[in-house]
Amino acid sequence: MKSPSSQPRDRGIPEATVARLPLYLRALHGMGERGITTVSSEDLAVAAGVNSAKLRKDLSHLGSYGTRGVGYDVEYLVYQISRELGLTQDWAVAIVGVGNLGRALANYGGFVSRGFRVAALVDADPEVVGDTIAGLNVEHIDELEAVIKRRGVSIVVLATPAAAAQKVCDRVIAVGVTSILNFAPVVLSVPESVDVRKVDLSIELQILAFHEQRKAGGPLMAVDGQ
Amino acid sequence: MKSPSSQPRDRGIPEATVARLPLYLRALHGMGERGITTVSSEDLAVAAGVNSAKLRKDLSHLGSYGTRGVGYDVEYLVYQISRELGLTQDWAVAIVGVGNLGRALANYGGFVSRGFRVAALVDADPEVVGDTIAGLNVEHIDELEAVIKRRGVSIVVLATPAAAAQKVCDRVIAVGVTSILNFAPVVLSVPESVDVRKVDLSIELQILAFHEQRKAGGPLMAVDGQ
DNA sequence: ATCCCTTTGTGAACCGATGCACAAAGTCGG
DNA sequence: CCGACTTTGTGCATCGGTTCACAAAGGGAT
Ligand SMILES: NC(=O)c1ccc[n+]([C@@H]2O[C@H](COP(=O)([O-])OP(=O)(O)OC[C@H]3O[C@@H](n4cnc5c(N)ncnc54)[C@H](O)[C@@H]3O)[C@@H](O)[C@H]2O)c1
Ligand SMILES: NC(=O)c1ccc[n+]([C@@H]2O[C@H](COP(=O)([O-])OP(=O)(O)OC[C@H]3O[C@@H](n4cnc5c(N)ncnc54)[C@H](O)[C@@H]3O)[C@@H](O)[C@H]2O)c1
Repeated sequence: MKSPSSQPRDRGIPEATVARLPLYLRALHGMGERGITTVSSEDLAVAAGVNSAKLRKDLSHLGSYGTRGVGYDVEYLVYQISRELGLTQDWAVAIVGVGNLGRALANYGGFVSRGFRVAALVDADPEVVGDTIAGLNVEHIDELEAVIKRRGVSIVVLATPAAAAQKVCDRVIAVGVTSILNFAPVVLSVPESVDVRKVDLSIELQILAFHEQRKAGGPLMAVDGQ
Repeated sequence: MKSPSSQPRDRGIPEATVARLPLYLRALHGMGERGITTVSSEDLAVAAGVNSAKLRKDLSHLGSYGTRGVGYDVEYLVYQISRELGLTQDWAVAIVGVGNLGRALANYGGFVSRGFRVAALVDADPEVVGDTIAGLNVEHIDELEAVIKRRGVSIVVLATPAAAAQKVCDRVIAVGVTSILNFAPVVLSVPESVDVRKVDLSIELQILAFHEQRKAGGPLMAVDGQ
């Protein structure tokens, strides 16, 4: 049953909007630090690099938090967006695969700043297991399930080689994890109920190369006949 | 007779398609290595994690390279996609900011595997400048313009702190770079003609948190009135 | 050569997202 | 208290992208 009248805000926020909320949040934090207390949709849109109509429509999905003729209260909007994104609680993140990338992630401060806490590091290599990285002990992959339960991990970051990713993925899902951030260049197969987001550097570069080639070749490029 | 005019393929490939081509390419490489010579849209779609109608429409933008009743020739399709993406030439990439992340990227093998070559590392920290990382000498940021020209860099990866990103960005654009991959959590301001792609880990986590919260709270969650 | 079977390539309906443009809502100065 | 001004919130047209569904193309068997 829907309860259209009783809820102040729409429960179905478009995916595209969700993806932009963190952007607004970042811009708002910057403004808050610079002492700005109120901001118009136009100014915030510029700071976030989007169109102001889009920004207003995005915010309207959360509720009606602006004041016409004035704009939005920075602090209040930060709170509303944070709450909507679930950043008022903190999330325990496990990083599986503590190689080049996993280490960089573990040492990254920007994580913690927004309600995310690296709660566990897990690796298969006996050389690495037992090391302390970013103040955390690296645990053995055999302990994966135990560690996830013990630390209350709800988001898993996969930074293992591609070949190991699916297996690790299956295991964490089996113990109830439903949110995965995957850096390995493989298509993970997961149940409908699990969210996977992927970051693939190589794909980003290939997209850049495509456009770069267009620019370089441009209208004058001799397109080889075959 | 395939190409009656000299332009066999459509020059306007949808952005969404471009973003998926690398995915197909990866799946095709895997198949090639496993000795598969021919693949149907259905099988390739499964391997790439997309819908087969979408895959066929995507490929149709490059030309008509399939055989009805049979499928696509793996090797030939790899070649066509590679060419379309501009991967038949190799691209010199510079990494600016050789900290946690920059180092991980520099040491990453997956770069080279697809026509990308890390041609330069640049940093501002005197501690780091002069070090050899992944076989490359780290150069000083003062040399940025000279290095980019000398090495023929056409793609720049930004892995500096957020505060330094815009300045570096302006400088590389000034010497003709038009493709940038940005890891710093800032909105870069660039001319129309420059392509910027961003990778923001923190945003990915926030999106996961949003959905995680929904799942956890689910239909039973007591939505607090405020 | 003909028929049957498989699979492509694509027209058309559909869907979500974008951006314009403006009425409604609120502020602020007088 | 009023009227001018600012800025929000949204209806609506539009657009790019997805999906369905099928005619046309080609291969292989007989
Ligand atoms: N480094 C980068 O810049 C980069 C960029 C894009 C993608 N990636 C991808 O990220 C992943 C990690 O890259 P990397 O450069 O850190 O590689 P890496 O080899 O340095 O690290 C991989 C780590 O995973 C561990 N591991 C292997 N099998 C495991 C298992 N079954 N369970 C747990 N841990 C296991 C290894 O011991 C190692 O420590 C790879 O899939 C890579 O393709 C890396
Ligand atoms: N490490 C991660 O996992 C991670 C994840 C997401 C985003 N990021 C972002 O990536 C960027 C780099 O992160 P990091 O963890 O490697 O930081 P880091 O501090 O380890 O490295 C930054 C490097 O940039 C160099 N630098 C500073 N100013 C410079 C300048 N003007 N020109 C050239 N080099 C300069 C520093 O000397 C340092 O070596 C940051 O913006 C960070 O927010 C990092």
